[in-house]
Amino acid sequence: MGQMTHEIDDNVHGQDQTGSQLNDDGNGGGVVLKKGPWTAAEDVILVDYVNKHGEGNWNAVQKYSGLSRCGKSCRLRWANHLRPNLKKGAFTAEEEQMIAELHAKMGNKWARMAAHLPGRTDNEIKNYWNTRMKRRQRAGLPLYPPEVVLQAFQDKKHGQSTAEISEGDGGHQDFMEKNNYEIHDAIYDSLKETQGILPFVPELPDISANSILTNVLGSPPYCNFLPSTLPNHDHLHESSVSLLGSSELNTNGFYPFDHFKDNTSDKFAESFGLHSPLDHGASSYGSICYSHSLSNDNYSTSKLASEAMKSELPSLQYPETEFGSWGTSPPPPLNDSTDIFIHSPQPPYALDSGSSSSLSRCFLNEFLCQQAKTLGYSKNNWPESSNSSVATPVDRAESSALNVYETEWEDYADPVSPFGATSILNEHPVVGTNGKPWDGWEPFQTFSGNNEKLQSVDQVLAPKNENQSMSLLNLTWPDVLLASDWHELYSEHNGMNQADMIDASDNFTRQ
DNA sequence: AAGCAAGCCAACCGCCAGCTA
DNA sequence: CTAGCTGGCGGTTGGCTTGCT
Repeated sequence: MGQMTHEIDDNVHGQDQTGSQLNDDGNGGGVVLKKGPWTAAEDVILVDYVNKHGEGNWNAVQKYSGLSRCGKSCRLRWANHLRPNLKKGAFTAEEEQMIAELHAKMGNKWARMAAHLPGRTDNEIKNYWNTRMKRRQRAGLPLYPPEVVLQAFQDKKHGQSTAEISEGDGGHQDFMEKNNYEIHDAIYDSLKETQGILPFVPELPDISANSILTNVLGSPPYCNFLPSTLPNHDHLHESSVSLLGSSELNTNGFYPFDHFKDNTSDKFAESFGLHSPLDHGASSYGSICYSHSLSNDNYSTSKLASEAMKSELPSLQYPETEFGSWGTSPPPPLNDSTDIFIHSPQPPYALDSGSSSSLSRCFLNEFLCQQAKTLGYSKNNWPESSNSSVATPVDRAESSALNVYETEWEDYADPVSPFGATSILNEHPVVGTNGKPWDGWEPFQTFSGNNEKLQSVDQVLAPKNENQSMSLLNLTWPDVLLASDWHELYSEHNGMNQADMIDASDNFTRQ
C-alpha cells in the first residue's frame, strides 16, 4: 500500500519507471507495454473502460482505451483494486478464521477461498496466508487454530457433506472430495478405526493424515478436549478413549520408532541437516508420535522427503499460539493439565488404508517439515530440560510430540508458558516404567522397535489398555477439563455447560 | 540517526484449461 | 484434431514500510 503512490502520471502511455517489455500474451504486436505500479490516471482509464464495456476481453483494453497495459495486467488491476465492493484493510478475526478453515480444507486454492470471502481477493488472501505462514514457520508454530480441526470433527460428526464445503463453488465438488475434505474424513476415519481395536496392522503403505491427526488430536494438550466432548458412549467418545490409549507403547512404555531409520528417512533427516549421532534420537523427537503407528519397515518417506519442503501445504497442526489472532482458545493455564503431557500415552496409530492421498501427504509433509524445524530447536533445548529431570524414552517419545507444542508455547514462553518443556519436565520428573530414570542419550535402537518391542506393543493394545488409558487420564482429566480454557471451546461446540462437563469428567474419572 | 531485517503488498510470470475457428 | 487466443490461477519477485538494534 505504502509503496503505491498513485501519483498522477502524465506519462501514462510513456515509459514506465521499472522498464517495459513486450507483452507476453501474444497481443503485444510490438507495442511497448507499461509495467510496474499503476498510476491513478491509468486506473481512471481502466475504470472508464470497464464501465463502458464491462469486464472481460481485457486485451481489448489496450486497443480501445490506449492504455499501455497488457490484458493480464488490466484484469489483475481491476480484480484486485478497482472493482467495486472490494473490502480494504486488515482482515477481521472472522475472516482470518475463515481463511484458516478454508485453507485447511482447500489448500492453496486462493481464488476459491476468495469466493468465500466477499470483497477479498485471492491475491490478498494469498499474501496474508504466505506472510503469516512464513512468520509462523519461522517461529516453529503450527498454522491452524484448534477450532479448525475441531470444526472438522463436528462437521463430520454431523454428517456435513462435501457438498457443503463446495457450496457456492458448484462444479467443484469433485475437487473437494479429492482434495479438500479429506482432512475431515481423515479425522473421522481415524476415530472410527481407533475406536475399534486395531492392535496391529502389518502393512502400511504410508503415513496417513489420519495417523497424524489422530496423534495430534490425541496428543497433549489437544487430546484433552476430545474425550470431554463426548461424555457418553458416543462413537467419538470411544474413539477418544482409544485415541488416548497406549496401544503402541512397548514394554518400556514408549513407542517403537525404528521405522524412521530407513534410508529414506535418513535422507529426509539429512535434508534438514540432522546429521549428528543423535540424529535418530533427534528425529524421533519429532517423528516418534507419528512413526510409532507403523509396524513394519515398509514405511516410505520418499514422497514426503521430496515434498516436505513444500511449506504451503495444508496442515492441521495446533495448538495455535496466536490465539488472539483467531479470537478464541487462549492457551490452557499452567496447572495440572500439563500432567497429561507426561502421563497420557500417545494415541495408537490410526491406519488409513487409503492413506496416500495427496492431501494426506501434503498435510504430513507440512507437518514433518515443521517437525524437522522443531527438532533442531528441541535438540538444543533438550539438555536443559533433562538437566532438571530425567526423561524416559517414552517421555521423550511423548515429548517428541510435545516438542511440537513446546516450541509452540515458547512463544508464550518461558516462565509462564503452560507447556514449556522446562516447566513440564521440572514439575514432572519422569522415570522409566522400570523405575529407572532414563539418563542420557542412547542409541536410537536401544529403545526403538525391534520385533520384541513391537510385540510388547501388541500386548499393550486396547481394549486392555483402555483401562490404562483411563488410569492415566484419571490423573489429570478433571483438571484438564475444568482448568483449561478448552472447556470453553468444548462446551461451545457441544452445547454443554460447565456442570455437564464436570459430570462428564467425573464419570470419566470414575471409570 | 543509521543500518539491517522482516513484513507487507502490488504486480509480474508461467502454466493451464476452456473456448473457438 | 489442432492451434491460437483468452482468462484464471498460483507462485514468485521486488520495492516500500516498519520495527529493531
